[in-house]
Amino acid sequence: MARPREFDEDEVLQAALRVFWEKGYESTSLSDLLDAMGLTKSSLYQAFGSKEALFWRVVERYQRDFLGFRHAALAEPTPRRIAERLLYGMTELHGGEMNPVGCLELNAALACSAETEPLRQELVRNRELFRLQLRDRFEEASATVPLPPGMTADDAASLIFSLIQGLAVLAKGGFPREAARKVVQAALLSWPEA
Amino acid sequence: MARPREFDEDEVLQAALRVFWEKGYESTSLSDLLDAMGLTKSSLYQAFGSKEALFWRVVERYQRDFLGFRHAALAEPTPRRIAERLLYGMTELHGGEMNPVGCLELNAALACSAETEPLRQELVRNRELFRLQLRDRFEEASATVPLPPGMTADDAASLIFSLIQGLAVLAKGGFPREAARKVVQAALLSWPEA
DNA sequence: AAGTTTATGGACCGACCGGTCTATTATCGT
DNA sequence: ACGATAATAGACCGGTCGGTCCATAAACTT
Repeated sequence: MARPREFDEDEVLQAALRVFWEKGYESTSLSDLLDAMGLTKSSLYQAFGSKEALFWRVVERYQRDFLGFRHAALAEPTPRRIAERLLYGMTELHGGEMNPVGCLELNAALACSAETEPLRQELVRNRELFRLQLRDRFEEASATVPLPPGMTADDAASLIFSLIQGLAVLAKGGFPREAARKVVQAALLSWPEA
Repeated sequence: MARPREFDEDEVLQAALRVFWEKGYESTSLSDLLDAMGLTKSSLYQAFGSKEALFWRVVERYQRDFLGFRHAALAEPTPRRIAERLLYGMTELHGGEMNPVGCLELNAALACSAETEPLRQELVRNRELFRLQLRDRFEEASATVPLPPGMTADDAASLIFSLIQGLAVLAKGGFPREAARKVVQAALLSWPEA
């Protein structure tokens, strides 16, 4: 052991998270990060290795700190309540006064340059994984209260998923939270209540 | 009049459109455009003024050539048919074998760097304008066949709108067209038929 | 054919990109 | 007190960005 860090890893990661959330991956430059984190280039590279490695650390945190509610949502007993909790959770996430607008993963996943392709694909893969989880839960939960008539679990999962992404896009465009809530409510009108 | 253009403006615009569609605004570099359009920098700047000016010309074309179906959709007589035609039109647009995936305007509107803010806001404004048109048409058309019970025209417009954006995001991630069609079908299950 | 006007090729610009490298500084164990 | 070790500051790298400029080339008018 020798000279200790002059910064708190948690703090600087949180700062980096905000920047990536606001600006996406590509549009966030090293100096953006350096300013926000209060580090020099050397320290950043010493501690995190590269911009991309830092980004994945940030994604990890994002999922833990901001997407955690998804697990709670999946644990709900009926399809409607699962969907409700997911969608309302998203509206809270997007419009939060303390948070940047939109969704960090979406922001990054839609940036489309050649060199970030692998990164994009990884994020898409994550998303698809969650969609499959959702489908399976709908399948199970539809034993208690059915899905809207005519809708398979797969359809339902894709639909909810599509709405989640759509709401993130609208949020990024300044769509007010209250309006987003009404969208959720409208979307679930035909979903049987417990 | 003097020396005439050596290129066809329509052709090069179409080439530029494809590039912007694939890569978004920011991620498209001058040399990407130059390669695709077969022009030199001088010709491009002489003819179009700047990258941003060129982009707006491209957006214009995009709306004319690829978003034209929206007007036909709005002319449908019932809410359900309006929504159907809009949503199915989008799935065709996104998955078209000849077209890049996703939506040109969405790709550009989600890029989030400081210097392209004004551009983003303009695209968001366009989107909101269309949402309002849709709302008004739902209002009118609900006199013939009602909206799903409990849904206002504004709710319905926002919901459809949200789905449109969501489908574009999924398409960009490689979501298959057939699956997208099923999402549309599921979304409209509770919408009264003519 | 001369002169005017426009389009083209390509060198050039400063700014910024992500990333590396070296020299220095600070703190540990001994 | 004195290495050993790790973190810092900051110069430096080649490459790319969007954009400008000037000299040349080509087609119009007269």
